[in-house]
Amino acid sequence: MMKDAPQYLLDDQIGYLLRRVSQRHLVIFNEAIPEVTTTQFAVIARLIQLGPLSQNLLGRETAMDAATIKGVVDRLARQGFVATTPDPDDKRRLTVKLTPEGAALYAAQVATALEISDKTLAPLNADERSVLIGLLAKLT
Amino acid sequence: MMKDAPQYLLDDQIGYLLRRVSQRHLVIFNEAIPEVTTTQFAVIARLIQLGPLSQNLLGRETAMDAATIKGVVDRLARQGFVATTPDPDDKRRLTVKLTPEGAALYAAQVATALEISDKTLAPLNADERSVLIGLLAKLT
DNA sequence: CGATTATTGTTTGTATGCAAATCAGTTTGG
DNA sequence: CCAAACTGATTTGCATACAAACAATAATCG
Repeated sequence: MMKDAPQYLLDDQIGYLLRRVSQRHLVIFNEAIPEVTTTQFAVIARLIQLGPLSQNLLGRETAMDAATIKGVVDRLARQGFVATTPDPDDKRRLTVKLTPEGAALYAAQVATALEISDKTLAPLNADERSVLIGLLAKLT
Repeated sequence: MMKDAPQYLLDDQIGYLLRRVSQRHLVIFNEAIPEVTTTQFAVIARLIQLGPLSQNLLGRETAMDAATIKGVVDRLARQGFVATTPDPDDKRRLTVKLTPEGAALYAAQVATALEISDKTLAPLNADERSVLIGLLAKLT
């Protein structure tokens, strides 16, 4: 007996849904905070939270590989939001820290960042939002 | 009276969670189906579902803008999975269709694609999976 | 009909994101 | 101690992803 052809509905696949929801979130973010990107803001938020970090560690703390975090840090440095200094204790390391401008951007935009998350989740009620965040956290 | 500083926990933000879950999904996909990427497979799946489409329409049906779908179609064509032909009825249009090789790839890998979705959702039970898919669908 | 508008496809520029290779510097185990 | 293993940073190459500008064609409407 033949097996039935497996049902593959693109619109129900987790990967496709993740891509589409991410796209919508990026649009909302870019409209609200055009100065930096989502990944750049994530880096700034981590530096606020953890203080200066080596570039590689900063990448691990923001889920970016070494090549990606380098590009993000370079662009943030070019905009003046972070500065890098060589680590005297370990000559391989590059310490990344926020500049006053970077800290000011965070202070000015953190409330907006929360509104962005809120707007992204707008189609859901409070219970649904908690459930979604909890389920996504289990998948990381 | 001052407002409290707003709580911004990067790890609880929908955008950051979406990025991290997407990353994990991409790793699972690339290990299971190295021949094509997630977006390339989405294009193939849509062409199986809908038949030949103009390049722009194909982009809309797979949530890619005109510049992105062009690159994806070019790479799929280079690998021999799709072919493009000018539309005689509308000289602006480029019709994209699957080649036999593209259809064969889909047939050979569609079961694997379902296993990829399954593996991505592995930390969740059946009820949680349905809930997550339903909530994400509301956010697209 | 003909000017305006809209659509399709292309190109360029910028920004992730990962793999792989390389180099410099650090740590570790025999 | 010192060779081997590891870590940090960089570079290159490839693949999305979007914005903006453009050319060619099609559709619409006065």
